[in-house]
Amino acid sequence: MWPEEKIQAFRKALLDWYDAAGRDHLPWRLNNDPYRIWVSEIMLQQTQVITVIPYYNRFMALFPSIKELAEAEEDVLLKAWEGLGYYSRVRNLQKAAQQIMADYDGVFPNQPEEIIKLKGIGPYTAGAISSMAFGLPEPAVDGNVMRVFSRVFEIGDDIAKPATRKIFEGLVRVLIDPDRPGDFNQAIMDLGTDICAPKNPRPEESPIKDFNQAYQNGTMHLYPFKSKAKKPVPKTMQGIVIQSGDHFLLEKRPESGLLANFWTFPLVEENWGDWPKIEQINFLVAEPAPLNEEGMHALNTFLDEKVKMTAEQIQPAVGSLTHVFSHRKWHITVHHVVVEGMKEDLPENMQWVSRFDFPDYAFAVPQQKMWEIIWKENRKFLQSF
DNA sequence: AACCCGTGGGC
DNA sequence: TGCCCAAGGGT
Repeated sequence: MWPEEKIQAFRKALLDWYDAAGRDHLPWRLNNDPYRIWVSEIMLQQTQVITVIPYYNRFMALFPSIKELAEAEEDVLLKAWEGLGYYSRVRNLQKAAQQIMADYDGVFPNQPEEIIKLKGIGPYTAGAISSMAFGLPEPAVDGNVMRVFSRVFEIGDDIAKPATRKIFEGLVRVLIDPDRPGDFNQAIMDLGTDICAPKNPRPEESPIKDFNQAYQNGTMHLYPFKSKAKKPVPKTMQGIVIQSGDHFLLEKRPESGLLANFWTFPLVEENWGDWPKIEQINFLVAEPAPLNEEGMHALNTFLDEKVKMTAEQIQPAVGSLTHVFSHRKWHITVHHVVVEGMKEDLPENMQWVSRFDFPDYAFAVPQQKMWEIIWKENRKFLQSF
């Protein structure tokens, strides 16, 4: 490790640059309120600043305090998070708020060992809150920090491995400025988003270029090392949009797993008839196609079993869409089915919902895409109701 | 440790 | 277009 003088020079170079060029306008940097910082850190997990800002402002207006967050309805929470992704974040956020109400009398705990006990707060977020809200010299090691210091110290460990984070935590514990730990952590992250970017970094502009071993040695292209992620697994599905007047049949997804608790137009995961098999999807895009006899039979069985109705009108395969998650890739062929009346003996997780009430329901992006297809293809038809 | 969990932007 | 990336955490 560097001698003490060099460490102090590093801190000064970094923080002088941060004071001059850091992003002091971000809404969560308004003050040091742990609640405001906490919510921002959860939203910022694997999500870019520019995406978070509008969600953050709306969320803080809806839930201005820990107490109001703890008492919110889950549907309202999901609606506030709609489109942000990684929805377990907001469920855990509320669980933690309830923990704080029950265990800490509604006051955010100020010790790292307590903070990390809260649901949804791991090593990074605990360090971020500890340093930024409470001025404690705790490391907050995210992707930016690993990228910056892998270059500064020419560290070739795979940053995709969980164990690698500990190496960088050890470094930051030594380097962090004890007088300004929150600013130190944020300065490294601000540096990592622009100058020390993943692609096309500009190390010659860096305030710490003299400390950057990889830059000095011409090895910038080697750092950080990151093993490749697996490709998303493709899956074909049939999306069934069932309409009765201005009402549509919605299904609530299970309470765990992908898009848990979201409302969706029913999705049938099995292939019908000669629809492309899953293993073929790597090579062809699922084109919308009319239902063959077998497919039509499967659709009527679905209607009979789930909705206990028969179709008055079927517009099969009005469109198709692809949606890529971090680990899965959905190919959905969308069908439009019009029925007469609304039978009420539905399964527990199904409801008829007026399209005018859709704004009250949380829809993940695949469902928004399904609705766009129906809306565009049937605009005139829908507006006649 | 490896897998699960979303979405949008950049190139 | 496909791939990488983003202020990660839970299990």
